[in-house]
Amino acid sequence: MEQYLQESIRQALTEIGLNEDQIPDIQIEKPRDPSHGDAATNVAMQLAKPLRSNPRKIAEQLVDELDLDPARIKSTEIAGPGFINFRFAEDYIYNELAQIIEKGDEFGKSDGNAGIKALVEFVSANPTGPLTVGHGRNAVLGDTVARLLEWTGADVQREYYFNNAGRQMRLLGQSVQARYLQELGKDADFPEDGYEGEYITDIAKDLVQELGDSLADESVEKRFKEKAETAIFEDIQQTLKRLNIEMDSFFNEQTLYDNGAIDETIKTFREKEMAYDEDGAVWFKTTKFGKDQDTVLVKSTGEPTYRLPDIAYHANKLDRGFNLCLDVFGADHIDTYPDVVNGIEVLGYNSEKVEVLVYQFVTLVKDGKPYKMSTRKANFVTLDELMDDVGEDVTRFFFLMRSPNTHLEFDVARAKEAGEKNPVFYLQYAHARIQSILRKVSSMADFSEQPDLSVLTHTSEISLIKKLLDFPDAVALAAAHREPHRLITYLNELASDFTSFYHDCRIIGEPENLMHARMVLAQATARVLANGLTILGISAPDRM
RNA sequence: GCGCCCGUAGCUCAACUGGAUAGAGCAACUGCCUUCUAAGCAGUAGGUUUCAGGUUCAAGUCCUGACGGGCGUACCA
Repeated sequence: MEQYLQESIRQALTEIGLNEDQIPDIQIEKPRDPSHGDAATNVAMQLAKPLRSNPRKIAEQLVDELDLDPARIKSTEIAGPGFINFRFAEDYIYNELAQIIEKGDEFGKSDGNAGIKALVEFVSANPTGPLTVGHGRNAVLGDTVARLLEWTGADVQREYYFNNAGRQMRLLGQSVQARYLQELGKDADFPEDGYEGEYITDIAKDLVQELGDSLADESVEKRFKEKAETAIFEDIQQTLKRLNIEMDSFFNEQTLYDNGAIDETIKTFREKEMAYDEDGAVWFKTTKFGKDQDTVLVKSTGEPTYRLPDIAYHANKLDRGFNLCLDVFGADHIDTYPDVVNGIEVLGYNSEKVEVLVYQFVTLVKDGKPYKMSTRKANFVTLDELMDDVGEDVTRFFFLMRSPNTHLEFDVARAKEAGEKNPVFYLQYAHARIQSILRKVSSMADFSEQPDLSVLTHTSEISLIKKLLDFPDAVALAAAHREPHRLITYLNELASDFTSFYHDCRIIGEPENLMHARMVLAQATARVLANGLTILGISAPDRM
């Protein structure tokens, strides 16, 4: 429809005598106020200045020349400062409604991102502890954006990047070792800055159970580290599964050392004179890109900082043929992004394919006060604990309902008591209600014939149908912005429109033709709710 | 100090690429269950969109500055 209007307007403008260069990008928008019609354009106002004319006058000329199919557009009017408002023809609306049933679980899909081969990298937490509420936003956001991309035609791979080497992991191994020795009743110093969580003790206990004291003389923490990594990764995978997230691949940073990518990167940097040695370290000339300081790539100890593998990793992604590499980052990692972009440019890649989705921090509120979480200090709330309390659906919904760009305030107490009042239930309830009606109505008559939808004339019915037809646009918009909360806003409006219909119009007990038409409308609504919830990774129950 | 993000109703937040009268939920108040699920509906009240300028047909949205908050600014990840 949007495309149809754009083309028609373009043609009309040509008739008026404008040439290609003078015609602006024709914007079609849905007016906020329904009395302004179903679609509107501001093109006349945009043209007012270059044509040195009154926008309303331009609009009049344009409308005169406009040749629209009455089967699609019922009326065209000029309003306000020069908006042109269009109203859809009823036949068009009924036809589109029938299409929803026909398309079923495909309805809402579009192809705006067709041809895009996307790698969405998210979670990417190192295996030092269970996933916490802080990781939850990353995980759910990444997975849902991946789903949105899929619904708009992209080919998507979900990847988890991790590093099982380095200081953090060494510390983890030492922590387990200390707990292990303590379990055996031996004297062992717990490392300074070690991981204090109870899960460390659990892992140590497992080791005692399995191997007794055979590791007591083990001088290196390697065994302990490996055991911890395996156990923690199992736990993380389990949590992700519960969250309805399935990774396609796990990428170990170590790969980049083993295949020579790290050395290759440094070599190229040196050749391009973007890296130099000083104080025993290797530096990246980030000042060339406007940063205050150059950045260390390899420490004087010979150990690379995380930026070097980050750059090599992104080059690796692009080598694998992805034309969209979407990274989901918390706000604290935002500074690494420019280095990665600049780094891969140095390596000769097109950095436009790399995109970062930054989300603001989750502020955990406990007892009315902000609560600082730290994996190391073990004062965190795990995702599993959260899901135990409020359920998987609520957990996903909670992380998605706000714009990634704003701080998410997470009041633990409130989330726990969220129960019945939680907004996710509003959507699920609407779906369950419809299913209940459909169960009852299905046996009441023979609905095998095509219904006459034109009996749906009540304002509640018309608004609901129009809202249903917006679904593909809502999905596409959320995908384009990488903002799932836009879809939630839409689904809330849809559920609200359905409930109005539910209260204004009965289905059971009406004459058969009307009952049939309304049944189809209810079916279509359930379909769209279910499809929307599927994108969010949330269940659409038939009963509540 | 410098960089990024944010500031909208009592609270938590929406508002498309700058569009027409800034919207929801929670909390408050008033009604509504002998009819398809009241986890619901209808209504009332609540706003100088932090402040001051600027850009233009049009600014919550863009620009400049101030104030307030978050994050970063490591040879930590």
